[in-house]
Amino acid sequence: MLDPIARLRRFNRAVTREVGVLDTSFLGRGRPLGAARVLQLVQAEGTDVALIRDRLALDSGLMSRFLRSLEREGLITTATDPADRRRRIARLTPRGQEEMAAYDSIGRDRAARLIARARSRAGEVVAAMDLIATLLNRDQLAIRPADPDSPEALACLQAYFDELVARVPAAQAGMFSLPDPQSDSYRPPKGRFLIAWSDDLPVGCVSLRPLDGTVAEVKRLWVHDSARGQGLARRLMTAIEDEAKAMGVGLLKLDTNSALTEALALYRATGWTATAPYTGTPADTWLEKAL
Amino acid sequence: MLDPIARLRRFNRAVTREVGVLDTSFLGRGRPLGAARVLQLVQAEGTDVALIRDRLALDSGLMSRFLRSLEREGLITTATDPADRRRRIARLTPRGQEEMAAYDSIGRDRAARLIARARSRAGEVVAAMDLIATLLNRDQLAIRPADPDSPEALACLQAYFDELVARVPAAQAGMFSLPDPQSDSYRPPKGRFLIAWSDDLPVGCVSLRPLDGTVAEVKRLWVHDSARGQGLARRLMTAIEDEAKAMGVGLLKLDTNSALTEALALYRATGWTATAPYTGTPADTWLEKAL
DNA sequence: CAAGAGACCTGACTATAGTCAACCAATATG
DNA sequence: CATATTGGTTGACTATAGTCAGGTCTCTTG
Repeated sequence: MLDPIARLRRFNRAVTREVGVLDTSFLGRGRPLGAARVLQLVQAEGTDVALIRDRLALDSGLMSRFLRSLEREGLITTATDPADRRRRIARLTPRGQEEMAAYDSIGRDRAARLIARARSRAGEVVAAMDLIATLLNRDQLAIRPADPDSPEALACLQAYFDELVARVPAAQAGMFSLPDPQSDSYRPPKGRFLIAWSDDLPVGCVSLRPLDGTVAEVKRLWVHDSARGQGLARRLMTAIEDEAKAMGVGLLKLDTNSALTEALALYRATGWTATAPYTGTPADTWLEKAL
Repeated sequence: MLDPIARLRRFNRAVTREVGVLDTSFLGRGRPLGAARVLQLVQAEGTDVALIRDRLALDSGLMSRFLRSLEREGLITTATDPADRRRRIARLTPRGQEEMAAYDSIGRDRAARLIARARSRAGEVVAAMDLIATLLNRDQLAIRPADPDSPEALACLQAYFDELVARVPAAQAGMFSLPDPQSDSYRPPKGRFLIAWSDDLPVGCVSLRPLDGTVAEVKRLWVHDSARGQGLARRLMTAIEDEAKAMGVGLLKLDTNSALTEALALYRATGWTATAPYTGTPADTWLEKAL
């Protein structure tokens, strides 16, 4: 019972039972699990039905039935997507939002109990869950443009800065600041901010801002710890280079620090070459790439 | 989407889907999931039915039905437990063993695929699964006597030695050896070897061997990384002290090293006091406790 | 040794998940 | 512009999980 297979099986058993317990506690709200799972993915602002179906890996007939039953309960409304009138968008009603809040509090209780059990190791447990969930969700990983002021973008940046401080000797905590909400440097049409999503957790980002003329700068390439070692940084760089190309940028630059060895190796491997310094500390390496 | 609750929920989603995929791949063997789950817990040597029911958290009626259906298929046989004739013991038939091997290979495939995805981080992923499974199984944790030569006991000892080498400066890799299979020091009636089980993973051990007269020595207190921080070491010590008491031991001794700070803190907190040195390197601290 | 409790079995039942095929409407494609 | 594809809906169906009560042994306990 010491090989990885047996341990994976043990993990499956534990988690299957846990999911069962979760089911029955959710069932306390008088709604079958399938419908409850769907409900929890419907957002107040409206969520694409296909997206939910995809995430839960549901049959389209079954999905449709869940939606009807939630509609009958008055928790959601569905409407056709104006952009593509085959698609449907589900939206929470006020009653649905109340119901969601109730589920949220059940989930909060369970999470709190689990975290309490983990005691001093709560952080480790959350990291372990992130790692496994990211691994299992790998096929669903999606890179999408985001607003540089969205909470998720700011969280990515904060994580990025924290890592710089931890890894780059020359970097100090006060050295970095979140972007000015007024600034449009990282926003189309001048710039870009891309986030990589694993389900609803942002696990990576990269951004682009204009320098002058057709020269732009790639900044803030970051990958969440749970998603490292799977080529995400490369995918992010490819994505941002494609964006730059589409915007008509002719030359990309970036600055980095030699302590960030994996990043540096990636740049070298993808055609970036040395260029003249154009920024100061904590950068100590400057690269460019013609598109 | 950055708080622990949302992340727990994401984890649940990912894992529920994964379990679903596992289900359907197991269903390929033409047997409903419930029965397959039961079958996988039946061992060739025979397993207590109540134990299986407990691990899977099944209703007794449902469990009974699964057993009947597996019996009809000729995969298992059940017999009453001679020790308590209310209980039943399920045993794999040769055909059942073949079937198990088939499940094993499905599991092996899936595990291999998952590990392959994790690439360089396979070890981390397994550790993460252990941590979560141990946490979820916490209520089922059981301390049971074991044979000191069983593979599980040897694995515990190896892990224990590895940790000593890693943490105690004075300890060298060649310094420790697995117990002589002939020796009866750690076996009743003279000694004891206890293992703490989380499902079928050994997550801790402790042992007792006679010194002279009514003096005995506690040795090899070890807790798996995934089970630390939850008071298991204390439970193991209590268990071994109870065993010693029941055996008529009047005084316990142990040796340890001051680098093992948590262990030392535990001993101090549970009534152990300094005693004269009675062993050599790598020990540097000697304690005793009257029972 | 009687009473109660525990482990298991069986029958009867319900609820839920999931499948499949036929169908409609909108969009993409050669 | 005909045709294929996609997203979704509905009805009919099956399989499975799970619940509950009543029953039979067997063991434990006062």
